Amino acid sequence: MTEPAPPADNQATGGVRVRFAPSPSGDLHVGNIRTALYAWAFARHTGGTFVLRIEDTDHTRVTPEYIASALDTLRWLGLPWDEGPEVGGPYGPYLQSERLDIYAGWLQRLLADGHAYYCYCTPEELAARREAARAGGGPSGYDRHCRVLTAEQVAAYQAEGRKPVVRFRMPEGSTTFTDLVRGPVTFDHEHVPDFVLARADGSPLYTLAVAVDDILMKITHVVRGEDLLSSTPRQIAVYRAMGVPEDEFPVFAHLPYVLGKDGQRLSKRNGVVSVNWYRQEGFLPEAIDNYLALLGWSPGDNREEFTLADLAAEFDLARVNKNPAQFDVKKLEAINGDKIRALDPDDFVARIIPFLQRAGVIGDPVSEAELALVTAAAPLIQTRISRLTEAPGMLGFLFADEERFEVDAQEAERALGPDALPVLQAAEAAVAEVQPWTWEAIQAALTAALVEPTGLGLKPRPAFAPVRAAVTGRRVSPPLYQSIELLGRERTLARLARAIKTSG
RNA sequence: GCCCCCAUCGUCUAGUGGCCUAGGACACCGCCCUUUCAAGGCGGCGGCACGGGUUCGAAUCCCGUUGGGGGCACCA
Repeated sequence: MTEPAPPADNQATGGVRVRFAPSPSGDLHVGNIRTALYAWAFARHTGGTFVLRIEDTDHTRVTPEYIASALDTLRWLGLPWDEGPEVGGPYGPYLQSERLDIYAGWLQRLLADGHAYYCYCTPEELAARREAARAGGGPSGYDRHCRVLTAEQVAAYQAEGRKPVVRFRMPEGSTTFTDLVRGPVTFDHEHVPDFVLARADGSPLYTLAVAVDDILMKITHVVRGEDLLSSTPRQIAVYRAMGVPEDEFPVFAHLPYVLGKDGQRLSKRNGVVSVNWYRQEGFLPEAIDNYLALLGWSPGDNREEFTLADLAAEFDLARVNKNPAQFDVKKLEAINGDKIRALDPDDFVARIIPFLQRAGVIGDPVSEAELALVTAAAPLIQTRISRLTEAPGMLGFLFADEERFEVDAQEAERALGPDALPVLQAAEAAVAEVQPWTWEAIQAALTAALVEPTGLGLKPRPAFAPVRAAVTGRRVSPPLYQSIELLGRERTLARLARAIKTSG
């Protein structure tokens, strides 16, 4: 006989709403991104909504450039948001700096209801008393000095010109909540201080804004870093003070830390934190997504290859590991190599072009001839590189004109000494004659001239090392015969002739 | 100092009381393939932090110890 009410919004229909709420005070780092990835995957998996909110209440640290960079990074990684900056949504605005009037309203209400109060203590006084409390062995949070002030005391502080902050009046008792990755967690309020909600200038702090926004934006799941675990009872206390029914509280999932190489928190010293750095260094977004997905989560079997679509299908917060994980660039690189090899040939070409341009190997825009050569040469290196930044080094010799072409000095010494002279001369003769100009024919001609007993009768290694050095300028190169085919007879002969001159 | 969280190979992990002689991946080592380097194939090295319980039986449950991490801001 129950008449279902028309759904008012997602939450009323039981829809999941997960938010990623970075405070971009720099480039997004790998820890942030993993949080974003898990939040995104959880939203997709549950058919919910992925909300992006920018926590920029501290305008001294969060700049517009960093915000723009964060949005760009998220999109590059393939993690688009359903609601948030630039795309809008029913609960905007999604930049906290544009929601100041909302926080001011709630601040007044909390003050009026007695859930918050003005505190006139100066930072110096606070620090001194905190020291004393800590030395005495007690909790070192705020000592509630201003909880109860007489009108005279207030007048006296104001006469001194003190500007008060607003503190939350933390109730007695304790808070227990069930964390989706950790299970039940309890905090005694004795260890939850009367935290500051707003600065002396009236601007809101995270503690206020995060609670207000998660409620107003009807967030059902808060996925965030472990560093915020102990601030959870504060958020819950604010929900209660706001008069929010318990069943409308979001549930929390605190992700363990991503640590650096030395097991310490990731920092510039023990690893590279910025995702943009990995982007510059030739890592594929799909590799970063795949690697980060595995850093703290697994599907429960031995599979390690994941696309974002796989993740959306299978990701489950309950399977997230509780213990912190060390970031391992080596494994990222291995996955990156796998992803590079898995690319369609055309896609691979498209991905290496910007790196070739940046290195000056090809022009910007790319000429038709360059594009044709890149397209022909790309398959030769697709299994040979694990970062896109390696492409210029591998292919550069094909594009260098004969004046600019140089043989690596070390390699010249190693492979182009006097011993190389007969080899190079034999190779030159073979290349000059070979017909047709295909790599198979080139292989046959060079083998006949250098390796077979009718030729120089060398072992393959000593036979081809000087030729490779002369033609590609390097010790490590794409396959030699194909390289020669792509280079063309004329340029190959020019390089051999040049090597003959210098090795004499 | 007080509070909270965590603990399987070097690293990421599987494991939810018997399927564990602890499985996979990266890294490392060896072999095969081979014109270099990769890729690929095969093999190897290597771990339940420690001590007590509970149980017929513990990597798995409980307690303690040790170790690591976090919080105790007018940062988030």
